[in-house]
Amino acid sequence: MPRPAKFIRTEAVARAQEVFWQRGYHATSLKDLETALSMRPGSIYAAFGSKAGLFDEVLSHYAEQSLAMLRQKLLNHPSAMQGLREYLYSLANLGEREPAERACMLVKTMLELATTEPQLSARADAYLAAMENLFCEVFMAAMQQNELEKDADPRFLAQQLQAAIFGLRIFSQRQTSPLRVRLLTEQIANQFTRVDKIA
Amino acid sequence: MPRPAKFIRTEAVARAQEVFWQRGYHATSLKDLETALSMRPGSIYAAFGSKAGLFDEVLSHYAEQSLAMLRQKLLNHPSAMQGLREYLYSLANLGEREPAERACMLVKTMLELATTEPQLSARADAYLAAMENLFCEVFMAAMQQNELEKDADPRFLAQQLQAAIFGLRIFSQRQTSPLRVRLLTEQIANQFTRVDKIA
DNA sequence: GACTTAATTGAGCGATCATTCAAGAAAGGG
DNA sequence: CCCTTTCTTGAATGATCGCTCAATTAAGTC
Repeated sequence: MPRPAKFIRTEAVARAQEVFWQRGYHATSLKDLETALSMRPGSIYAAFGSKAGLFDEVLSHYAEQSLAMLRQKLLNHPSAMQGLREYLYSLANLGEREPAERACMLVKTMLELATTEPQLSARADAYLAAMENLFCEVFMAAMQQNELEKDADPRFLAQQLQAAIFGLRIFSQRQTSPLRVRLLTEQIANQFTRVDKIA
Repeated sequence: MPRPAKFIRTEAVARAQEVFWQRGYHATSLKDLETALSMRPGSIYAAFGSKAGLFDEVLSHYAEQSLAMLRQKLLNHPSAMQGLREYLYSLANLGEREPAERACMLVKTMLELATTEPQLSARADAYLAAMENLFCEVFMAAMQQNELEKDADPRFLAQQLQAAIFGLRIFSQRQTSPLRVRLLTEQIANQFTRVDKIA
């Protein structure tokens, strides 16, 4: 067993994620990545193949992370609706995060690369579909728990919810006060988890 | 009075808008613009100063256009709420547009350039604020027309509505069927203009 | 039909882009 | 301590980036 790699892959991916999330795909140069990863071009290419390859791994890492966070808040809670509410509350202070990291990286990627890198855009889309499915599962669980009317449409609710979160996170990107973001979050939480929805 | 310009400014801006909207700012090269505008680099720089200058003019043109469309649908209608409803219905077939033009160019710009070109991003933000104001005016008009409760919060409603439209347009970017986009639009229209909101 | 004046041209600028690869460095096995 | 194997290095690649400017073209004036 000869010389092992000096860098830690997950750390490199995490640092690359920060740069790509902030600057986007096209505006991130390899020089930016060399600096952020403390790696020379040769090492980056040996490890990840190309800029697109690294981005792809970052995207997958970001999506896994997002899905895990979602799952933790949503499914580990005895009440599905309460879990959803807690997830939404975790978005309430978006207005205080770094501006460039308020919007979902999957959304930013889907938008930025729709024309120029359709494959990467489609991958982001696929991860968003996975998140929609998770929302759908939550609403189905809520129906079984009688927290939602029997005739509710979990798929449609999931899409409504996802669109609402898209909108919230885009709105949080605007230069408004964090309070406005908080109010908007509250309204969305009430809309999707209000108690009087129970049959 | 010597030689007049051969190109028509508004046409050039319209063509540049198409390219920038599709590809984004960073992925659009001057070569792309030369092709789209049928102009040589010298002419482009004489007319617009720089790539950023041209983009800025495109953004302003796009915003004026959006505001005009909004104003026409919203304010020219005797009933404010009915006008809003018609505006929302004009978004119902987003799912059938060119993928890259489903999302609002102001939103795409704000996201893509937040870090790398903060001035252009801030300009997009300012135009979005103008649109929010227009929504706010509509809700105030609706209150005066008794189409909305007296104690409604027009500013908050405007922000909710804008966020909902953000979300809808992002969702329409996903590879779902146009029908799903239509259903989502319908739901938003009902949420913001339902008759039983009348005091 | 010169003359004036501005618009257009396109070769070319230095900088930077993503990427490659031969050479050197480092760690484990013998 | 040498050998093997892999990782790391960084100079160099050709392409493309946004942009400039001297030369050319063309329209209106007299």
